[in-house]
Amino acid sequence: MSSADLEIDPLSAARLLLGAELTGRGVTATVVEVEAYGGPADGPWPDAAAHSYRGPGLRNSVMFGPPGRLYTYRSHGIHVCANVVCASDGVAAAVLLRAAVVDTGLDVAWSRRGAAVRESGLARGPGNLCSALGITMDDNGTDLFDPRSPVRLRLGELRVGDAGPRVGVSKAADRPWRMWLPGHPEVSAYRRSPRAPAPGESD
DNA sequence: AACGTGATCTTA
DNA sequence: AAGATCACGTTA
Repeated sequence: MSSADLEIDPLSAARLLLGAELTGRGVTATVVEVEAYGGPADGPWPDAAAHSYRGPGLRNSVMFGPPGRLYTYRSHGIHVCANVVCASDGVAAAVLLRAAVVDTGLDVAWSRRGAAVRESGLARGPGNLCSALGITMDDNGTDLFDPRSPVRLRLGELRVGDAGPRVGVSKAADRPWRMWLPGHPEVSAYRRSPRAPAPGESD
């Protein structure tokens, strides 16, 4: 398994990432919740909710690059969130990592997240996931399959999880591009964006 | 339902 | 230059 296995569409990549093992600075975790994101209107997967929708810019350029890289962005001024870039070089698509089960390095994860959080909450939510694994904006663009990289990914079997709408997006709010492995308390509850149009009125 | 928080983007 | 937006998380 290598970055070539991610040269696929974002929905397939999302399924491939369910159950994958993510390692970040002393913590390894199993990915249990992801969201697929596409690209501009004239690309293969038009997606108004994607950062890449309006073409490459300073923030999102990694999304347009080769697969197997990490795309990080800062959200709401506070949190760092992480995506795995998929599709061919030059085509924008990525999968947001929303939740994971911490397998090893629990003490490290707890020291980063604070002793008060429950074990199932260590990497619950995209911001918390990055916090638990020590992922920062400096990791933007890093090669997840380079053994020297501080953040690495090991792909497993293709898993088909449950699917539903993405959390918190105001565009394409009904599109069922969030996927998760059922039965894990790490998976976030669904929250529709208050700015999204009523269900059924969005593409 | 509200809000803290700041980078990024759109609009002018 | 100004204003809106936001792939969040916590508290209520």
